[in-house]
Amino acid sequence: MNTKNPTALIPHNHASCIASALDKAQTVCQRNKVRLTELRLRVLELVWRSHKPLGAYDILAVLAKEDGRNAAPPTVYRALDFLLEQGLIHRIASLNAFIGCSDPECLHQGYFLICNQCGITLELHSDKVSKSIHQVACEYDFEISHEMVEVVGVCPNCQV
Amino acid sequence: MNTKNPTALIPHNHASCIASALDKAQTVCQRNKVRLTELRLRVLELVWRSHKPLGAYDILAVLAKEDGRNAAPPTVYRALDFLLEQGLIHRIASLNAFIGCSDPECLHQGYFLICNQCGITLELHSDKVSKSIHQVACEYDFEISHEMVEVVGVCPNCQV
DNA sequence: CACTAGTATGTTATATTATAACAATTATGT
DNA sequence: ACATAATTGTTATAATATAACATACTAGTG
Ligand SMILES: [Zn+2]
Ligand SMILES: [Zn+2]
Ligand SMILES: [Zn+2]
Ligand SMILES: [Zn+2]
Repeated sequence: MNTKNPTALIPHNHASCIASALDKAQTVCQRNKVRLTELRLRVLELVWRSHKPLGAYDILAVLAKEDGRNAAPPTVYRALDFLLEQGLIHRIASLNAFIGCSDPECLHQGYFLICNQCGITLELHSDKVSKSIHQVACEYDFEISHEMVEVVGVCPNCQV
Repeated sequence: MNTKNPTALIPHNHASCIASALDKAQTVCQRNKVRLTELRLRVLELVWRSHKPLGAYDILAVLAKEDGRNAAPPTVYRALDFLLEQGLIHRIASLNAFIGCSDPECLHQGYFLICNQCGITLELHSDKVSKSIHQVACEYDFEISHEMVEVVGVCPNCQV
């Protein structure tokens, strides 16, 4: 069992995760000629606070508490929509929550491993999963536009 | 491209889909020693009305309109929870909706192909998808408890 | 049968997630 | 400065889901 040790699962300098994510976001937005405003950057930063998916209303609460910014839901959802469009975050449908994309510079589908104990969520880029899904879709003559793969379980850190 | 033609995608006697589903449900509930009450059976029937996922509040509306049963949300959600537990339906997380399970007699994960034009949703049982997911989870030493695979696209009927 | 414990449903209220519609503000190019 | 488009603010509401407690039904026991 060739265990991989993704950053999210081991102690690490998370400040550099955040810094790197914000940096990549600047690059992506410049390339896409869209504006990464202060609000959008801040929301992205909040999403990146941990390797766990974060809900829109959690973001709203932090904005209120830490920024004194009494934003209404549309403010946050619009920022999230923007970040989703630019591929900077992914939405985890089964949790109604959002997580930073680990590789926003190339657009992709995210496959996720979600720990139901600690909440830490890994984003995978598995050719095998992708190929098997496309192959079966092809058998049914189905034209894929979007794939959602969310695998819930227990991460190595949380196993007894 | 060896196109499969699942029942849901071709004209068919849907009444027999429903009858068969309700019949299997009886079997499953007897085996599991749980009670398939009138309400639960009715909700299952409504979920099976089409091969498209159905929302809880849609069910509520039909119960009100056709059965004169002014049920409140908990009534429907409890029935749905029961049906989920018995493996008689699946929840489609990306749509907040429910669909009848095509093979409830053996417990399983459902993988879904969802047409974003007509809404028709196919349940797959693909060993390849399953194996690729389990393999990648194993690489990360992740213990899977539940997999969600929801593939959105255009079904053959809806392709131009 | 009467009693009881467990299961199921009814009912009211509320929590959580998300969007519509329109107003005000800010950035951008000329 | 001006016109335009993009962004954010604001208010209201839609859509999905659950908590908490009351009532009714079921199945077994004595
Ligand atoms: Zn980190
Ligand atoms: Zn990603
Ligand atoms: Zn049918
Ligand atoms: Zn199924």
